[in-house]
Amino acid sequence: MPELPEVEVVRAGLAPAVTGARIAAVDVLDARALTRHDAASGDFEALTTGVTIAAAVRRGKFMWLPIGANRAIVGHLGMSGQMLLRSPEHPGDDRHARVRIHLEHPEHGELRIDFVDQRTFGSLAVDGMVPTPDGAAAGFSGDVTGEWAASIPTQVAHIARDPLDPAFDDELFLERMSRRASGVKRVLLDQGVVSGVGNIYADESLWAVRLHGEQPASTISKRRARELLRAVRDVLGKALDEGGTSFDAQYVNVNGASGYFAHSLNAYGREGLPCPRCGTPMVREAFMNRSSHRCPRCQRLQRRREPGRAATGR
DNA sequence: AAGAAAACCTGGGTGC
DNA sequence: TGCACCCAGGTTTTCT
Repeated sequence: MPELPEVEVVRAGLAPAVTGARIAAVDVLDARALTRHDAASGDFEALTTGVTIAAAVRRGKFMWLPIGANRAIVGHLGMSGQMLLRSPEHPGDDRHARVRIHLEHPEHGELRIDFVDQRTFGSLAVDGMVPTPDGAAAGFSGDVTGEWAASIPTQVAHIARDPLDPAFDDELFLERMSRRASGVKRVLLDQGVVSGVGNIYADESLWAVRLHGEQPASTISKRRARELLRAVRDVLGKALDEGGTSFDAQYVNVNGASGYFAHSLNAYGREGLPCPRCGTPMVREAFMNRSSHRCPRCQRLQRRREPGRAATGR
């Protein structure tokens, strides 16, 4: 279940191998991996073969490799996608290998990236790029930069910046929170408000600040919303430091090693286990076709409206 | 127009 | 052993 930290681990692992590399050949083994690719713009293999990759960039859970003037290969791991960096000789007999990208790197020689994806929610696509509205870098690309930096693939343009992005607008986030009547967890999962947060880290962040996921976002005071944002950053940053979360080896980083943050989860997947804060057994509740985990004691629905906030919000 | 629900997809696990 | 069913969940699309 790759969320921001897991995707960043993949991006960082890929970066040295792809930066400056030329795509020698591309094998599309399963066209379902290209569902986000607009065939009208041309054939995926034809558009990518022969180009040179400038960098590996990420915003939230989206990743892209700038190629040429205003183009990029956009990738999303979905739920089970992996980008496996391999030598050209690797058998590559994975059951779920979808796309193979053969690279020629000026220093590292021949390499291969296998896009492997069991559940096929992930995808690759060639997409055009447009300038970012604020002119700031579109995403995180390590210490690599270039003229492509302030451009964003069109299919990622509607995605909000992620909370670890230096150009993330805290006030805009708080403003949007205050206007949404939906439960705060829904808002956290809305990639148009803040990107990179998925089901696991949403539960972790809410636990950290003792908020019930169904608490209407508009009823949360600005102060608490700030605390929540801080918690989100903390949870994502910590996971990043520890290399990402992995439970069933769905997520494997570019070197094939599983993430290992699962042991430090406080809420997610802990149904029936004691809350690390108060000892009350944690509960699991149905939510948007998935599950929410919370402490029934620490994270209660606050019925009273916060003082100083008008009934219409704002 | 916000917000909810459906659809996409496969493998592992469970109950009978 | 086999089979039906449920579950995991990010994003887009569709419907209200």
